[in-house]
Amino acid sequence: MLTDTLKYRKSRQREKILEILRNTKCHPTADTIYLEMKDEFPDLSLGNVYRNLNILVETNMIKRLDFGSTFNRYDGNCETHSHFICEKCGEVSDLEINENFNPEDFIKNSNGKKVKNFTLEFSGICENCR
Amino acid sequence: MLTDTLKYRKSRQREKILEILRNTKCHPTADTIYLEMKDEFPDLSLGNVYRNLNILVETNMIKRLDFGSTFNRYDGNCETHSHFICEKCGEVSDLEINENFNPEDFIKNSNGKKVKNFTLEFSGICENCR
DNA sequence: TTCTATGCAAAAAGTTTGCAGTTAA
DNA sequence: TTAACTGCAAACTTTTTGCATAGAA
Repeated sequence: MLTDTLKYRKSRQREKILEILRNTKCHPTADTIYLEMKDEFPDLSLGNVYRNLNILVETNMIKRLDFGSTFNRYDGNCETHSHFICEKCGEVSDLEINENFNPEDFIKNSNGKKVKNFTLEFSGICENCR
Repeated sequence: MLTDTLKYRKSRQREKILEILRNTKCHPTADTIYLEMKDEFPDLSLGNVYRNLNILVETNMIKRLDFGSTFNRYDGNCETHSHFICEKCGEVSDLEINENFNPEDFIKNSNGKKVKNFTLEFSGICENCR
């Protein structure tokens, strides 16, 4: 857990952020997380949410996603999975893909690049917007 | 070409942006494009580069890419291909994938979502940083 | 002539950072 | 006791926008 890392101490705020991200399937923005925490932490600052999100990304507890140009979203599920973004409402959801799927098999020529990770993202119209 | 669209008139600046994006394999940021155009258009403003990039994205002449959290990059190649981002130097390059590759085949359950597009991105260490 | 394109500058939106006080270990 | 964590506010970066003028059709 967080306490495994030497550099960082425990913080109630950071644990709450992780809990929120672990317990939701949608992929909230920093601001959404901030608003969700305000009840429990009335003095919380948005800057601190960003600071902790960066620490969680750095320690591989969460992933930063990049959808569209507007703002970042965060994901508490670090296992390989894909995302689907609705072109109408902008909602981001998970999409399960087969475990045996390895996109590296489809690379024509890696030209000496060492591939370590991949992300696969889909877009279209979600079930609510059809 | 651009003149096909009804709404927009021809603009030397916009054509230059398109030319730059068509003639490079790296995926420049708005600011990089702006700097590259400064010689030919000394009065050019960065705001106008952004305006034209948005028009080009809207008319499907180029694609907006989203790597990392810092800023957007643009791509003049609208055919299906993948990108590779180096975790060390941050450079973004193209990666060819097989034509018959269709990631939709690997979706477990689309839950009523209508998938229209996908993007596949790889990361790792590039040939120069190994 | 009409309406889009432009440069400029200001504003907006998202994110980071410096500081002084607080808190975990 | 030490160094990380915090709120606050200011700063920073990227992108958008309002306005008056220039330019394409």
